[in-house]
Amino acid sequence: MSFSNPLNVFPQPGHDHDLCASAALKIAEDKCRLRGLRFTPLRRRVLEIVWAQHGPSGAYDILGKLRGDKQKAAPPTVYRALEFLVENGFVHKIESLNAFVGCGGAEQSHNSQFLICGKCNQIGELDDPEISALIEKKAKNMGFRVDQPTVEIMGLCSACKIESDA
Amino acid sequence: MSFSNPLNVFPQPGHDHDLCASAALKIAEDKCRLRGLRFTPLRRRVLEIVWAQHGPSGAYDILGKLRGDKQKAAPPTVYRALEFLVENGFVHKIESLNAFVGCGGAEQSHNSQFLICGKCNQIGELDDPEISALIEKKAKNMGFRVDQPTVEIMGLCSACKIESDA
DNA sequence: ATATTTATGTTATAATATAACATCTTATGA
DNA sequence: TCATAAGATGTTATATTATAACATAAATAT
Repeated sequence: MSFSNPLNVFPQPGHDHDLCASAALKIAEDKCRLRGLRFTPLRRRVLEIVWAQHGPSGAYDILGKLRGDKQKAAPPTVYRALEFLVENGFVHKIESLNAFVGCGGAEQSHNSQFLICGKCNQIGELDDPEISALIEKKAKNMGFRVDQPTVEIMGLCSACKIESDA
Repeated sequence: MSFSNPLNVFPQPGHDHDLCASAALKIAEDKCRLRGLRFTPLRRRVLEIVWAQHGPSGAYDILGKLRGDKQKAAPPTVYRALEFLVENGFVHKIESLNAFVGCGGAEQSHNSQFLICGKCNQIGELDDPEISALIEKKAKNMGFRVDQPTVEIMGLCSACKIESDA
C-alpha cells in the first residue's frame, strides 16, 4: 500500500532520511530481482545519490558525485543509469527543473503529482488518483487520449510557510 | 470570455489557422497598449513565429526563422522576447518539451493545462478551473501552498486517434 | 536637450542531453 | 566449457537549450 509508505508524502523536517533512502534502495533491489532486471553497482549508486536528498538532482550533480567516488564517469554513464531507473519507476524526471528525484512509491506505474517547494527545494509526491481521474475525464471530453500526464506544482511547503510567517 | 475563443481548445484539422494567429496578435497588441507595454517589432515577430503553428517552437527554431528574415539575431534576442511574451501571458513554455506555444486565451493569469498530441505534434489548452481547483485543494490538504501548477498531458488527439484506427 | 530607462546587439560560455562506436561483462545455448 | 549473443559501460565528440556580461541604440521622462 502506497499510503503507508512515508516516502510518499511531503518530507517533514527531522524525519529519518536514512530510512527513506535505504527503503527505496531495498525496494529497487527487490523489484529488479523479481523482474529479472540487473540492478548493477552503477545503477544502485546513482539511485543512492538521487536518494541522498528529497530535492531534485541534476544529471551533472550526479555525475560530479560519481566522480567524487573516483568512479570513471561521463554524461552518458549518468543518463543511461537514469534512463533505467526512470523506465522502471525508481526515479522520476521533474520536467520543469530538468532534474531527477527518487520515486517514493517506486511503483511501475502510478499517478504522480509533484509538490515542489521553492524555498527548501524539497519535493513531495501526491500520487492522487482523483487528480489523475479528473485530468483523464476532462481530456476525454475533448476526445483526447491521455498517455502520460505531467503534474508539477511549484509552491511553498507547510514547514516553509510556518517559517516565513515567523 | 475565454470559452468563446476558438483558440482555447484543441486545434481541429482544417480550421482557419490564419485567424488564430491574427487574433492572437491583435489581442497581444491591444493588451500591450492597455497595459503600457512595448509591443516592439521584434516581440511581435517572435509571437508571429510562435503562432505560425499550434505546435511547440523551440527557441532555436525561432532564432532560425528570425535569421531567415535577415534580422540580426542571437540566442538572447529570442530568449528575451520569449521572456516578455511569457511574462505577459501571450506565450506559454511547455516544460516537458523545452519549447514554447502561443497562449490561446492570452489572459494574464489562468488555469492552463496542455494537451500535447504525440502524433500530430499539436497542442491544445484545456484551461479547466476544476482541475486547478482540485490540485489546489489536494495540495492544501498537505499544507502546501500552490504558486504555479504545471500540467502537461501527453497523448493522442481526437483527429489522430481516428486516423490511427482507420 | 539631456538624463534615464528600456530594449536590443554581441560575444562568450554554461547547463543539459545524445550520437556513435569501442570494450567489457553477463547470460545462454551448443 | 567455450562460443556467442545480449546487455551494460567506457569514451569521444557534439548537439541542444539557456544565460551572463557588457556595449549600443531607442524610447520615455525630466
